[in-house]
Amino acid sequence: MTTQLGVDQSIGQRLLDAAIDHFGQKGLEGASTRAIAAAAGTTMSSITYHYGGKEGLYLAAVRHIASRIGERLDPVLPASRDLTAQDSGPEAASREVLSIVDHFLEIILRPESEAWARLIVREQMGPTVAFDALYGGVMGRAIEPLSALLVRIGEGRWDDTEARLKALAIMGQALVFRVGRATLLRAAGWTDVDAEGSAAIRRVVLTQTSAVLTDRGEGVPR
Amino acid sequence: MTTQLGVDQSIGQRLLDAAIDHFGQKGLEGASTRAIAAAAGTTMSSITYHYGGKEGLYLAAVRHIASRIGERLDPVLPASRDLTAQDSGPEAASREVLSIVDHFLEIILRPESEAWARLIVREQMGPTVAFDALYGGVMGRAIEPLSALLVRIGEGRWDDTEARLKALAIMGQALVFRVGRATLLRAAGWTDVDAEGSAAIRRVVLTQTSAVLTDRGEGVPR
DNA sequence: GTCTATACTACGATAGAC
DNA sequence: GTCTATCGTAGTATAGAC
Repeated sequence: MTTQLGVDQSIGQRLLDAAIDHFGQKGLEGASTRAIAAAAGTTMSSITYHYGGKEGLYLAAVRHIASRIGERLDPVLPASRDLTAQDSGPEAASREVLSIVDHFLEIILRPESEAWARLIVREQMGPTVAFDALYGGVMGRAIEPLSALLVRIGEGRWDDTEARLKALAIMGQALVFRVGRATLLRAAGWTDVDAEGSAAIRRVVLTQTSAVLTDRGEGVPR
Repeated sequence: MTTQLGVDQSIGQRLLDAAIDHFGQKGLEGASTRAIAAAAGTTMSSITYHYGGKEGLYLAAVRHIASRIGERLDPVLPASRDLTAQDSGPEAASREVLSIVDHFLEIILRPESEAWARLIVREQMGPTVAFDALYGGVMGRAIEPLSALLVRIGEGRWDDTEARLKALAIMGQALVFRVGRATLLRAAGWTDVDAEGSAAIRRVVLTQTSAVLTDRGEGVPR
């Protein structure tokens, strides 16, 4: 961080924005510091000054993303006290799960999420020092409360690990529409995901999530 | 391809294996031709000779992966004739969907899939010339029959696009356990996915898929 | 604080020896 | 066919001017 916390685009801030863009599109190795600096209207050496180098800038970019998503996600996540103290029934818990998934979808489907989605997925498959910030700020923040809600919904049918796996699978239903965007477009015959497309995706994911929550498990194979 | 199709590791073959490994771990830009050549026990210039350059080697690696997965997937996919001609009921179609998902999971969860999973996901988020080979060989090959089966299962409730979105969401439930591996390990508190873990994942995904298929949509929110 | 100039390393491509 | 040698480019880092 610079000592100057100017509201209007400081050089450090412009570098960060450009970094998210470039790292997201070309990855850590693919992006060039000169190109990032040029996009921010400055030169490469200011990256060294502000962030200590390419890796430092990358870490800062991931942390920035994590906190931004965290901000968006927080208002809809039940605080931890609600999960332990309050003992509302599985129906209320189900509604809460659907609300979380819905907001998660809303965040995921907006066009701006494309840049940072790439960063997150890359981090998933080859975790660097930045992964901790990402898990704590995004993935874990959603999975923990979801798992707790699922345990309540399951009413003893699912243990803690099983609930976490279920939470991940539910998130996967939503995430595939961002991570597998190229396949989505090809499979649906779309050129982009417009408002109508988003609504259709939202309908499908919420319907399937609802089905998963109300299922009593009679249809299990073998 | 070399003129010599030696069963035992030709240089072209060794280059291909090394390429899948390196490109998978560091991406197209991140991997270096010298390192790949060294791993294959040869020098950089043989890449030019055999594949015309770095891009050619990358394309060959992706195509190789696509055909290998296609081989594994093909036996369990219903041939297209079965989907149009035969008119078995939704129950048979449901069993077929579960079988496809199960085999898909089996492929996805095996440790060897880690290397090429990275390649595929990178291609998803920044499609290059190799994407066509990948969609035709892997993603499309699974989604098309799945969608057709879902249309039959839905019995008029879902149109073609909706069925494709549902197919993608179902695949997403499985894919998240490969793509989000780092989050999975962290959330479940595992150090790796052992046989027991795989079984638990398989149980969860198949149960949820089954729930989605049998759902009649009464629980839809709003 | 920010930029210019420069040092050094590694990349991919290619020409030519064997 | 495979390797060595070399070229041009682009990467990060750093010292120093302003």
